[in-house]
Amino acid sequence: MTASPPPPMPRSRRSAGDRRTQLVQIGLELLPTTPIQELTIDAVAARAGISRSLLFHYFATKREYYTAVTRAAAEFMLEHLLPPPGAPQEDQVPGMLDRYVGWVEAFRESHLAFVRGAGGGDPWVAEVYEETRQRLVEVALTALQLPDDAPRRQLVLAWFAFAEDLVGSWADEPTLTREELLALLRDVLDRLVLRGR
Amino acid sequence: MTASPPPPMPRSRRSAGDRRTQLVQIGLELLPTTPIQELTIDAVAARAGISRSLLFHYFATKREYYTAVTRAAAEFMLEHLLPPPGAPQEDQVPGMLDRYVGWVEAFRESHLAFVRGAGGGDPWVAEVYEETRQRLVEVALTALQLPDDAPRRQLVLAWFAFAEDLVGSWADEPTLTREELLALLRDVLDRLVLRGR
DNA sequence: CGGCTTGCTGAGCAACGCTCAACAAGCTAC
DNA sequence: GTAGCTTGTTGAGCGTTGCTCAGCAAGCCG
Repeated sequence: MTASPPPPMPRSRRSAGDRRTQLVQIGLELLPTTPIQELTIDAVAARAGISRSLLFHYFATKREYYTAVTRAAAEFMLEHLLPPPGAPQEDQVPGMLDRYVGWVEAFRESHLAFVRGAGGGDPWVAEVYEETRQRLVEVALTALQLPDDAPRRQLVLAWFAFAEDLVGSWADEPTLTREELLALLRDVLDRLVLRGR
Repeated sequence: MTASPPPPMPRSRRSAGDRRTQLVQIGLELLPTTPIQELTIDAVAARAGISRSLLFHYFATKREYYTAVTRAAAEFMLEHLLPPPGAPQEDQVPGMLDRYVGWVEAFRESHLAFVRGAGGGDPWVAEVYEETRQRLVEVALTALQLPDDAPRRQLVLAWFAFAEDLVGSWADEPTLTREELLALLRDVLDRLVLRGR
């Protein structure tokens, strides 16, 4: 069953950095198919062609490993979403929204795995997820030139939950055109955020 | 550590139904403190004063056990939220919303555990959660006397995500009065749902 | 008392997270 | 070239946990 997929591997020696990134990379590859918590150390090690022990050399605990993987996934997504340096103010939020929808369309399963995994019991993973959301809110509020106070932050965070859910189900069953979806999301955000004005 | 809390128990013999409900009950009690997936069979069995094996007699697998617990939690919440038989049409949605906020205020941790656990990797638990949301949407749409078509359903579901998130963070840090919160939620729902009219 | 159903247990297996002592690949120094 | 150091790497093994199975025993009937 769990036979030897990498048998001809002459078992080379790698630098510490290389191994770490290789292991995280493997985690990212496995993430779409496996709920991150159920990722077994054995499977990852086997796929990397190394012993279980070595993985524990790099990541003291299983949790430490998959939070590293989660963090890498989050970083990857953020890089994709954040507006490019020269983008004009008023295009930043629409741009991010557009790229977000594109992201979900492209990486549907992986993204779901990330979002789902976020809620999934483990506080460390949830924390990474929360950090990501917070950073996105900050960017959005500055782009909209709005003060970053607690009430507005709550609203925008909740709107994120709204957008995440809607885009997710829309990707499954597109009841709107892509443009209608984007317009709807923007509209709801505007109304929410301009409320106290 | 995991010593014997029920030592004077003369280990009585119970009916099948009794045991089942007792075990589910224990699960419900442990749910607020422990992410449901991490609930160990040993702990539950110990708390019930029975052997591991017996638990597997009633629930063939661990998953089967905690989905039963999750389902019980969902049922409990639904009973609390659904409008009483005689409620007038136009009060039903506001009433449910009001009770929902009350629910979160009262059972903050348990509820979070339920919602979080829902996303948490396990498809079976997610399914129970999804069923619950679907039922609530049905009730809401009939109460609002609106047709139950796919687009509207998606919108209301997404609005749920919005409400869940907002009420959750509001309970942590009430930046609005309770009435303002309720009004906001109702207003957003109305605008969303009347969109296509 | 014998026999039946059925709630219940203990021993034990396999998988998995994790530890630890030791090996060996690749480098530098003499 | 070989001695010696660093450090990437491993195998054996322990404790926990999900799960199985053969069999015990509590209550009931004839």
